[in-house]
Amino acid sequence: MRRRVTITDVAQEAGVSVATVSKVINGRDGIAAGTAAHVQQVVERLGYESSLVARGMRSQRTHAVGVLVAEFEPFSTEILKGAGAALAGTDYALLAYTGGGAGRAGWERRYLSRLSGTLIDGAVLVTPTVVDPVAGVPVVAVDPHAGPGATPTVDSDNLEGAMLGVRHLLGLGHRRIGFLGGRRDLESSALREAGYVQALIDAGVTPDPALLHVAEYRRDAAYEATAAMLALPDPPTAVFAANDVSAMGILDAAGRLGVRVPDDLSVVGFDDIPESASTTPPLTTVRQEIQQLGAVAVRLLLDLLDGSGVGAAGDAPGHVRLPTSLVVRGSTAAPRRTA
Amino acid sequence: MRRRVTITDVAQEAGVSVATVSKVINGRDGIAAGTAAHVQQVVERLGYESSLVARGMRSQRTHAVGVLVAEFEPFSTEILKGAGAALAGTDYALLAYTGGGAGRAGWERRYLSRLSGTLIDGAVLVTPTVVDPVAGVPVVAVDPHAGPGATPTVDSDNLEGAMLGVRHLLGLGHRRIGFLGGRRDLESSALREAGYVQALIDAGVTPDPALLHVAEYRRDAAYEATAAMLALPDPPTAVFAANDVSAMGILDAAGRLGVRVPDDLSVVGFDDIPESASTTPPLTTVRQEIQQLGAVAVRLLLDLLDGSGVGAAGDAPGHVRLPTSLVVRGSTAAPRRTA
DNA sequence: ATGAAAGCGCTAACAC
DNA sequence: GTGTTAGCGCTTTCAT
Repeated sequence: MRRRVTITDVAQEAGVSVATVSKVINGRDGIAAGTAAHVQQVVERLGYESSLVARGMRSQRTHAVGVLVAEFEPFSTEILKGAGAALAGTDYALLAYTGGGAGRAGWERRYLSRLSGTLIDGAVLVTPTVVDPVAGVPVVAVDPHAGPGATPTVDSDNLEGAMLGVRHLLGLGHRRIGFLGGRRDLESSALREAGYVQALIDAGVTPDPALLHVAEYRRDAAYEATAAMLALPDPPTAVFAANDVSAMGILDAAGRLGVRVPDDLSVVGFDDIPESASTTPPLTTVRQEIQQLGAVAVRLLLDLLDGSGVGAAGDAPGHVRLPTSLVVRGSTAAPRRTA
Repeated sequence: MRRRVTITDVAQEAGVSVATVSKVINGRDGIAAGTAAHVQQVVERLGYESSLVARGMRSQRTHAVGVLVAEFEPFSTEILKGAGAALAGTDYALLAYTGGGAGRAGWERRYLSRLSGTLIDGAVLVTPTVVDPVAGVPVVAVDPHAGPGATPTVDSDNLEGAMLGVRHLLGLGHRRIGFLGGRRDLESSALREAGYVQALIDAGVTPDPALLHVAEYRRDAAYEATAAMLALPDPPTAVFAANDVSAMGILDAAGRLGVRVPDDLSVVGFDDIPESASTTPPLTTVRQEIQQLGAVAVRLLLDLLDGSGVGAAGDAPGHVRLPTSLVVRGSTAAPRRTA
């Protein structure tokens, strides 16, 4: 395993100074055509490519943007696909990063501090818990923390989406509808809960606090919460989950408890991650355009980086909200007559 | 947008030298308890986190591993999920990287040169076209280029998998079965083709060169190839695609041409990416444990990095092959009597 | 116990 | 047209 070849190796091999090699690589002028050609040739032969790190350290631009995530799960990887697509054709590289302790709050600030300035020119933060502007580089947040912020933001119409999902259940005839909330710190979760409550009230149904649980967007937590709800004297005939992953937890619990979906229990999720089509039964869900979310976030970021950031499509701090839609699959049906 | 806070800022604020701050951060001893506490406090207050880049430049270890991909598509993002899961619990960070010109061959060497040594301690290369050992850091390849190599490798049993898929079609009664090959440079593609041919021969069917196309694992290329095959005087009643993405291209073409799947044409894919369950009709496919591929690759890499690399589970250059399985969904059926 | 200084690979001023 | 020098943020001897 040979050592990485450095600019010094190239310089020595070519019999010129390091500076000259640097100039050739970066296409600076003031180099004799012959020298340039020769150096170029040595570069090829040695397979040299300049270190992103050393380069970023010296110049201020690295020409790389980061997507910072707490974890690589279905939502963040969809974002990645969209971000990648939006970056294709530009000469920016894409760096997705997740460090160890994403459990602790404030991961996004620590990650940003580790990478910004020297590695990436800007970042997309996926479901950050904190969005403070002390970034050092331009930042765009996807599905961010609740509360105001100077940071440009991209999200879906969570309120309307939730209402779509719950109205679907109401339309099927359900009246006892449970809700599995997401991460308390995220605005999306709060809005989905608000949409759930609103849709019920609009339909003349009084929300029952006993049917409202928090599952943190996690499958195992959803499993537990579902078990608790189903043990109620008057259990729900349907549950609306704040995301697909927790909806899968509901399916797990129902399967274990011998509760048939959708016969005994209807389930609606949120997100429409690719995995949702292959659950048993396939999940009815509220679709977010997740890849679009990622693509838009990258475009906003690119605006911030290159185009002055002014006068582009929209002058405001940049806040884009994408529409949602209902995808009906096999996990919902009319409730059985309780007789 | 404030500047990133550096170690110098902390040192100044705390009234000590940079060296002292560095020692405190890295838990080196030889620091008065009081000083350490004070510095620690300033670190917290300023939200300082040392730059991955500067740190990696000086010390040789960065405690980050890279997953280098040509593009963020369904296969590579599944690898990422598996890699992330395998890394959870360790104190390694995960860096997924894709630069611009992945079109040109040799992207993996260039990416490696950009990142190795200073940013990542080791790398997982996803479907690399070239695997030469001139890396500078330990490398593990997933689904690599054909040919021998000193590099440890992880892949699926592509030969057996292909035979599984084709035998399924044969069992349904198909005899004219087309094949859409993948990237010529990948071993997986060659083996899937070999499995296709072998299964046909085993069943006494002579492979027809007119039914053998290359689609590069790409959806648009698959579309074209399918159109060509279906225009044949004696078109196939079934097509086996070397991956799911090209199988989707077949579905596209069939839809456009008014050919019904599976009534007029059966389709089998390879991979079982999450997206395959939600095509119309849902795709019958040969499942690879893609996340496992990623997880195993990371474990191999970690062995190389930490545990001497000797005596671990298997001393050989490290070559792991995972089993495949058939997932039957809606895109396959018995051929209609041509009568 | 603490600080000064060198150096990781590279680029940008500035000299020659 | 090319080389010398300084310095990006950090860790690590080596003095003090």
